[in-house]
Amino acid sequence: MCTLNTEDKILNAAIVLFSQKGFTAVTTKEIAKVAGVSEMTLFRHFESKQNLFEKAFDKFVFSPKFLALFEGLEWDLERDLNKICSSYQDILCKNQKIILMHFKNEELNPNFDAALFRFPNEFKRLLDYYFEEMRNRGAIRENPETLAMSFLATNLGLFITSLVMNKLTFETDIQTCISSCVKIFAKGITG
Amino acid sequence: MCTLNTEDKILNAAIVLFSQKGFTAVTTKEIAKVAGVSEMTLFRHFESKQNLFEKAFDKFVFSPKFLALFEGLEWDLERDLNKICSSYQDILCKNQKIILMHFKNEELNPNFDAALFRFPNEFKRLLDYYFEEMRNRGAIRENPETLAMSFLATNLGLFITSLVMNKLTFETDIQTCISSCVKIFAKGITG
DNA sequence: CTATCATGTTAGTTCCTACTAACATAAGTT
DNA sequence: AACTTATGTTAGTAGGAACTAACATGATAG
Repeated sequence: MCTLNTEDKILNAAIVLFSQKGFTAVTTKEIAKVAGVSEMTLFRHFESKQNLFEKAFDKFVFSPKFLALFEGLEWDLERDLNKICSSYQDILCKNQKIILMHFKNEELNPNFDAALFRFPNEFKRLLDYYFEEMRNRGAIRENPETLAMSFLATNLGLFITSLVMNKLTFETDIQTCISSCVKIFAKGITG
Repeated sequence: MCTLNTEDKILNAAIVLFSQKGFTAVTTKEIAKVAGVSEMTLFRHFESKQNLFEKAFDKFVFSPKFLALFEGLEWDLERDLNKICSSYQDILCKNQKIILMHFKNEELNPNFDAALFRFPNEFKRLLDYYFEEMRNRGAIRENPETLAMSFLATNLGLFITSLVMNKLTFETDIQTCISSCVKIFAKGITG
């Protein structure tokens, strides 16, 4: 049933555990156990815990094509923002583990910061462009950069909310929340 | 210059380090050094690292009076939401360290979950009430609970944004972003 | 002055963790 | 059959971290 090769099994186990507990709190023995291999095999393949961490990071770090998010737009605020937001949520969600892993190991690997913060930065710049264009078209009047940042913040909020959803006693599901937020946002900036 | 008593010095150092690195990654020696005391003194006062962690949590956990946020409302959407949002941001900001500390030690202390998740839950319930009342007054039409959740998500997003602000290459400051978000939200749900 | 108290210092114990060496095994290849 | 390759097992080392015991010191209170 499990046809993964050894390295993948280890990398998968590593990313799961690192994202749950952070680098220091996870032991190589634990990773090996979850991966279903012996600890020795882990070291044979990855030499050190640090190296395993980096390999796991490299393997799972996302390289989304942000530009693709901004193709096929209809220049209808709510529709466009809905599409953009859903795609961004999807990217964040797919990379949940690596984001959490990074967050729990902050000062451990400052060199990874750049890799991860490239994305909100890039996303923001494309949003800038979108809102700028929308203002040129007369759909909105506010400062495009402020709008871009507000929309980014909203997106991060939705992501965090979906992460902690199970800890909260809410009835509304996240999808409803996402469309609600986008709808409100689109309506709120129109005119 | 530093008139803090020993226990406070240690607790302060502990919360800072735990929030930066998480429980496991911090050593008692490190805490003692930052506190400016000997490691022995730390153990004399707190007996164990675990106990120190719990004492730090207890000392710094916030007990905001959420009801106070909802007093003196003017039943003007933008004004009220601005006030509510600012206060909530303030609470989150003041308790940044303990939130981060908790986040980085997730499965280490599930018993603390309840303590921390009480707040978004409570905040959400009061928002429910506010939007319900606003609907009764005819100011809004949407489902109050969905609105409450959307507004909570927006608030969390603003908080996260302010946390990672220094890692992002944005020009807009967080205050502008907050008022922009609230303004958009208020306008977006009116009618 | 003396007793007390909080703190520092030093040395040490115990345990855990990253990591290694050496040998065993089992499957596949030639 | 002999060899290779990937893995497991067992035992072990080295270092670090939590935590302790015993003694030293310096300030304060009576």
